[in-house]
Amino acid sequence: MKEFDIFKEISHRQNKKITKQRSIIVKKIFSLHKHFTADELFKMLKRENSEISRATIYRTLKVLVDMGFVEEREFGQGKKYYEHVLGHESHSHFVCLVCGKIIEFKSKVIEDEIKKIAAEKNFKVEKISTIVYGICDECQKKGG
Amino acid sequence: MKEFDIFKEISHRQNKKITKQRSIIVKKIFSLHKHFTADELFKMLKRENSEISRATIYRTLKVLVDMGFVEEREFGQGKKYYEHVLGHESHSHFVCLVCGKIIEFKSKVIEDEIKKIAAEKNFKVEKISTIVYGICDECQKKGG
DNA sequence: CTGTATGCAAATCCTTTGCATGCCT
DNA sequence: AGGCATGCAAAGGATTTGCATACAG
Repeated sequence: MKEFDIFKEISHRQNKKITKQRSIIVKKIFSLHKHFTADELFKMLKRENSEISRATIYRTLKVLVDMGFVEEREFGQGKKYYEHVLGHESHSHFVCLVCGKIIEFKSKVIEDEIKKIAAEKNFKVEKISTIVYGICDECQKKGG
Repeated sequence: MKEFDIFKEISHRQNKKITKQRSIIVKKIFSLHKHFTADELFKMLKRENSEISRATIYRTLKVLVDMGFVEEREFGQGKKYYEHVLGHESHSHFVCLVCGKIIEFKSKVIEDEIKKIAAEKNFKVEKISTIVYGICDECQKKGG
């Protein structure tokens, strides 16, 4: 598993230990292709009989964000969502206010425009977060 | 005060009451031209000898968001920021990761691009939030 | 009057932390 | 062995809520 090797590599370089819990968490995260919260991850692992304490989940998530494996986002509900980054291009999100669905999209036009404006202000861009709130196709049809 | 009249107007239409506390909060909010949290608002009012309970601050802020007077945003610190909307054009934000400064900018290019993509997916846009995290000019210079 | 709004304190949700113990390297 | 990692439970911050009381319309 290539992704896990990268994780080991970086762990060594930052002398972080590769524990049983971290391995389980990292593998799980790389297998997920949607956003999740710390608590959702906790429950998923519990269901699979890998109960890892919430404290460890939170601490590991933080470590993984620092390592650059995982990105943290907020969609306005007062909790943090995570998603793994390896092999994922940077992208933006539509968030449906009715059903909560999150739809990804990407746009070079937006990225370039932001970089242009940032350059004018001499702001060094680290991360761009574009979230569009609204109502998805399905919910519009359902909702009448 | 024109803004306050609009507030009264809408309050009546939605049969919400115009209490002493709400009046103080609304006037304060319209006088602010930066983002603030519920707790910051609570403390500002307290300093001005208008101590209003946190519960009321939170409840009123929610009412004002529903009324469309105030927008709620999260910048990734697990708390909500508010800003009044009247007379403010929709805009995006640069957030400095070092000093926490928030710089506003606006771009029709971004707005149009998002509307275009949303239309393709038949997503009904309610609100766009573009946040660019990075390091501001000043902090780059200070930071060496 | 009648229904909202307020204040208080308690409760909730999400996340972090102190501390003793466990386990990679 | 030595230090980072874990688990637990308690603490923390932000926000919400139940309930009795106060007040606007």
